[in-house]
Amino acid sequence: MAKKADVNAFCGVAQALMRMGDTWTLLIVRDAFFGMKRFSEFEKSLGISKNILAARLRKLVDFDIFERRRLEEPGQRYEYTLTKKGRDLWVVLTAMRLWSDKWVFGEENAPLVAIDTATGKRVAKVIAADADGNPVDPARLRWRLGAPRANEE
Amino acid sequence: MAKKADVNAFCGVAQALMRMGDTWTLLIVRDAFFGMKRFSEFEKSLGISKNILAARLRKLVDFDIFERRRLEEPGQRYEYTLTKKGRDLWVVLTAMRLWSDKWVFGEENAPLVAIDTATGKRVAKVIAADADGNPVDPARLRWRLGAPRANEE
DNA sequence: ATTACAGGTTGCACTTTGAAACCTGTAGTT
DNA sequence: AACTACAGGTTTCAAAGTGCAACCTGTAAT
Repeated sequence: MAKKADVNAFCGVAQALMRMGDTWTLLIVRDAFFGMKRFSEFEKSLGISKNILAARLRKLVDFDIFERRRLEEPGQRYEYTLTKKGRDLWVVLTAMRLWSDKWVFGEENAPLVAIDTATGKRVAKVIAADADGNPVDPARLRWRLGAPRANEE
Repeated sequence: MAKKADVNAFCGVAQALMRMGDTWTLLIVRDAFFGMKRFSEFEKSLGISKNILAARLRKLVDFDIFERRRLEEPGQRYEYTLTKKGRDLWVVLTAMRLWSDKWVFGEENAPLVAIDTATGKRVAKVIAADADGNPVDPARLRWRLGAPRANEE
């Protein structure tokens, strides 16, 4: 029987889930994208227990997804902000949100819409692309183990 | 304090996480994308307990992400295959995988590469796009509550 | 009748989660 | 100086979830 650690060691999906595969972590990240920074903001928004929130934030900081910064305020106050690594989770959240829009709410009933301020169009889908930005059809893929090669760039 | 159910009710991310926000569910879906169909295949691949696997598969079938079909074989054998709804999770998994390639393994050390058989190029990124397929820059978004409107399509 | 196998269920120890109470540092108020 | 308020936690403990091992079931081959 394969050990869990082995399975995870070389799978990016598993690695991502080790960092955010629970009920709360990605919701905290989501709230950070909406501008929340403070322990009490996350606590209030999510209705999460303080001990759980503290543990999750600690892990997110350990994983360098959040940054913890002391504030120049009375008492010991901190703010938690997304790092570049954390902000790069935006597309994961968006993919999940659009999946739910389609399959849970139905497109007509999406509760939240992101709109491109430049064009006025909504974010409607998330697509896989090659390095040049050309869309790739998931139906015509093959898989290869190991690192990317130059001629595939 | 906001109740958890309230928070979840109108957030696509939360809805997605309710369906797959645990250690195992998305790994089962991942294995299905690699062609696994049988209880014993998932069990062996993941090193997951039978009771947990059975519970997760039941939930996935309830959510219409997997389909359970009896096979014409000795004993009671079944296969679990992804529905359209389940196959639509491909982009979520890909977004997670590429995030890990970049931030956990490093681009040079990605353990698995997906290659477009038509062009020979690898899947290098996942991008948000409007309905016409034009990429949207996450830095220039605004948010609106409620359903999409026609002029945003 | 016995064995083999897929696909489970059940029982029980162990771990994680969650609600509530409590603690700590700083500042403003009495 | 004592008291209060507030953010950001930690501690405690009961309840829920996880995971291993043992057992069960239907079918077919030996």
